[in-house]
Amino acid sequence: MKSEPKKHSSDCLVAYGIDTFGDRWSFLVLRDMMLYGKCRYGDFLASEEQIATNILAARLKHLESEGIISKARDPENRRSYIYSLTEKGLDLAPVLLEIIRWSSRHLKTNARRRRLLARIETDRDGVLADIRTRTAILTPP
Amino acid sequence: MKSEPKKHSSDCLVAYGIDTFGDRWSFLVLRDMMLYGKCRYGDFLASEEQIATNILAARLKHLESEGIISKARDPENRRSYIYSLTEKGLDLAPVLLEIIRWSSRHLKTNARRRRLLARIETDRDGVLADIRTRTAILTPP
DNA sequence: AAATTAACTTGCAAAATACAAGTTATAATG
DNA sequence: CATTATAACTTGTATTTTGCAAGTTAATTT
Repeated sequence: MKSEPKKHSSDCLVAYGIDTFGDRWSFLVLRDMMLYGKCRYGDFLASEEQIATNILAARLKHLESEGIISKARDPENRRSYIYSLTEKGLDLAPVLLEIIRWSSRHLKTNARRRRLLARIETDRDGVLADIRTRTAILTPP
Repeated sequence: MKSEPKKHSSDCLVAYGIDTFGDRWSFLVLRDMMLYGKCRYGDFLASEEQIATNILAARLKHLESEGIISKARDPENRRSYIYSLTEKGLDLAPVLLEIIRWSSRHLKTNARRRRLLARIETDRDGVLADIRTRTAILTPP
């Protein structure tokens, strides 16, 4: 079920991005898809940030209406759906990586974070390729 | 007046970024500073997205408490203040540029947008340098 | 001295979010 | 094959956040 894309508040490229993918919960869903390879409603619900089910449903609908994700029946389980990133959604990977680089530099480090940052710095193209092929880059926490 | 940084909701680098600078209004203020060289309360209020004055005050306080911007009296006009990006805030420039690149690819183009994108693609380091030296990259719309 | 400007604060209505419970369609189990 | 369980939601309502209008304070300008 794909609703109308919302009208945007200004003519600015930055505002367009923010209106499209930039709210907290939308972006955490995208993180789940890109970093952890998640693709199911229940997987998103299970993330540590504890999104409410009605909000998750609304965000998935919004992202779909903006053409960032798409929804398809799971051929192996007809009560499940598989969400995946469209080209437009995959193109957001560089934004995600820059956010991770920024946070890495400004948040106290730990081994897991150091490994992720090291991989982004030394093998950025490999990371981007993994996102495109839906290969999980991290195991969920 | 610098309040306490808020506690963050999860251990994730992406969530840290989003909690720190990722809400709609905060990021638009950062855009105003980085792209247009704005530095005054009244300039932020005048942006085309029409932020409410109480929300702007709250966001500036938040960004300051997170160490992304700093506030100083204007030596030339004692009823005014000058907000500026800290190192931590300047480090967000790559995130901004990736958002602009993404939007450029997915929003119908116009001359102004083409020029901005072209500059980012051919002179990224120059753009980043301009942001660090508080040189406006665009004139406000 | 009076009017104006810059940067806010306050009060309240409207909208968005969070929480709990309920619904529907499929699939697995005894 | 009837019952229970699972996956993906929807609905109702309390709480929180946002948006709008008006007011305050301190420093200029006229």
